[in-house]
Amino acid sequence: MTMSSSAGGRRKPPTIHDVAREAGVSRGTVSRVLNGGHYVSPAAAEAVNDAIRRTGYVVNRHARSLITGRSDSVGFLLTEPQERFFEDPNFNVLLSGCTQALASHDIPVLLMLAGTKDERRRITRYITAGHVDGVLLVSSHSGDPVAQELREAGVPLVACGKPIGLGSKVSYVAADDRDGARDMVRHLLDVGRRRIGMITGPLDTPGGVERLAGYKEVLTEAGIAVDEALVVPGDYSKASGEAGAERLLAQAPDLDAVFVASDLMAQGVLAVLQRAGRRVPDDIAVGGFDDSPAATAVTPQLTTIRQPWDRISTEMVRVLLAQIGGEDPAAVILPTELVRRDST
Amino acid sequence: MTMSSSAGGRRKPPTIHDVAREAGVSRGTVSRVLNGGHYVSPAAAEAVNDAIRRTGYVVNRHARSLITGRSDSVGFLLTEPQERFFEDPNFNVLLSGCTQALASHDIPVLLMLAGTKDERRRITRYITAGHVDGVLLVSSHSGDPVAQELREAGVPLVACGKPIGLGSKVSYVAADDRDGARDMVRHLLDVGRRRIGMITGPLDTPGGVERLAGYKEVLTEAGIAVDEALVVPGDYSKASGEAGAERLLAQAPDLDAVFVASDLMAQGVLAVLQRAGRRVPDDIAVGGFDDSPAATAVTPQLTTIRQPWDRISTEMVRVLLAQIGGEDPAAVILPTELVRRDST
DNA sequence: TTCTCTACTGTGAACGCTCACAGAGCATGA
DNA sequence: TCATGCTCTGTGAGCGTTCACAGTAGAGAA
Repeated sequence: MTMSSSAGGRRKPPTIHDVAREAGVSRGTVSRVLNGGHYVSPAAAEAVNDAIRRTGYVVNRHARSLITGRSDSVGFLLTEPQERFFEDPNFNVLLSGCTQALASHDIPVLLMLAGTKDERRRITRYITAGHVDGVLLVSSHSGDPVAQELREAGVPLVACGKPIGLGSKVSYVAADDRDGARDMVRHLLDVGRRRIGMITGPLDTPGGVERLAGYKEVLTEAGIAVDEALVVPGDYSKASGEAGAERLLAQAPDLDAVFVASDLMAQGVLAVLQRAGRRVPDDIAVGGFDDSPAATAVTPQLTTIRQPWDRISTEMVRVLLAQIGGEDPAAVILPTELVRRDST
Repeated sequence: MTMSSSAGGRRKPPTIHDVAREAGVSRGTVSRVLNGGHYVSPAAAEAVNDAIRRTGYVVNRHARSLITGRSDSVGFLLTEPQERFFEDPNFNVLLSGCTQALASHDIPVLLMLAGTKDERRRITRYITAGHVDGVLLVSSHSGDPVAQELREAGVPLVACGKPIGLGSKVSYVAADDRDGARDMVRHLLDVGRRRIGMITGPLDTPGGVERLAGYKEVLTEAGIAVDEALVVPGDYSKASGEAGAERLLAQAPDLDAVFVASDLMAQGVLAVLQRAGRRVPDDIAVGGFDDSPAATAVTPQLTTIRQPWDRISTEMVRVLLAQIGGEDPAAVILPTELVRRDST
């Protein structure tokens, strides 16, 4: 009766029927045990669980899905260009976090990379056909046609970071960008800096805008006029960090600190500063944002604003499951935290 | 009859029955059209395709899987510690490549991260229960208990890189490590270096061993005795590259080149050399391995050995699908290529 | 006692598809 | 003429679940 290995081929797995026979009960009872165990006598439940263990039974999700109409799986949709995915370890952190959070609910994750236009169409079709119950959406520029379509089709959707152009009926989980930026700039002031530059994130995204707003607010509150020559745009990529740093050095050689809107850009900034012979933090302090793995991979290690990735992942999953369960969309804003390391 | 959007809720999708009615044929005929179109008259096929388009029909994979016993999906199994996944962009390249290759066959990918022991058990169960048709296995230290179990359960399996301890009955796709190493060391000789050190990969993996072997072979062929003080072990991680470089500099200050068994380690090496005031490539040439995104993210950009990631992905998928289709396991070795950049 | 309510159990039907089979129509060859 | 083979089509069964429903048993109330 054991389902042991050794055999080369794959044998036919036991069904709910086998379990029922083995436990001396009916299919219905087994099914009830499988689905929460309500209205089942303790004796029956035990017999069933025993039988499940003995037979090595695992539910056939296809059969279940066929009748329930749910797939009990969700999609992880990444609408970023490949290069960004290859470069930025934040995606891995998020992907890993969400996968684990879902695993604890026994829900498999389908990975969907929306690159080409064809891909997008294929993926949209796949999702709207009901092959997943919901979607975790990750993209920095999230004014996304795919997202738009999914929302219209009524597919449960949770974005990472506040999406734009999707109205208010879409869930999202985000860190408190403005507050994080404020903390960082305040910290730079605290360590005695006064000529504080900023390399922003993409300003067509709420995150980018908020981080910039926090920067300006704190400076203004401190009685320091915002010097537009000290603010240069970036797009979170390492290359844009390098470009930004070069521009900053040219426009404001007397810079004594930079707040960089992502750790990845900060990595680029550090490289440029080193080439330019500016010591960090002695000559110029550098503050990042994200606390991505990149922050500690670099010397000096980055002082940065921690986005609580683990909580972001688990919240995304929680909100998505709630929404699949019929609840209304929700927005979750999580607090950030200043992590002081060697670059300030 | 259109399936158009606008409605907030999800309506019930059309079934094969609806398509059949719409096309004036039977379910069987529609099914035949869906599955390759053999034994279908051109007229019927056209009518069916028209009806599919009109109704917006998408096959219900659960129903199909229930009867075929296939899931028409595969798992991408990563048995690496999280930190490695976060640090090494090679995983992203591979993940992305495989996902796309599978997408072109209309096969979804389930992401499986085997972290904790519990996770491993859960995943093994999931897979052996037949919820995926096959598994793409990625791990550097692949003497893996999960892999072992899957192989014994007869699950189609393709590893990236030659796995150890799994006998010969498991498929794998790998780059020609030895040959790549030979090319690099020959190149270092060609540019006039004679004191060539090496930081190896993990020596409990075939890849690590082969790259070391290639290094030794070429030196010997060139009449240069292998100096064991010039060879230090690494594990592909950036940190181990830094440690290795420091050890090398201490043991052999007269070093004029290093062959580093991964780009990620090389990144660490470059940092150490820079701190030590050694100019690259003037004082010391650095050769990497992988041609990962890390290679060009660094200054000077790395001369490295390109692993053909795109071909590796597509071959892994091809071999897996073949094996799912009943063919025997196969080993594929792909050629590498020297990519000369600024570090040599 | 009898009736009601609750806790529990078993039984068909159905989910949407594929597969095996039977059979129709037509051409070919004996 | 009939048999044989081919292409094409429709039909019923069944994949492994869940769900609605019917039904049983026992406790408590009337």
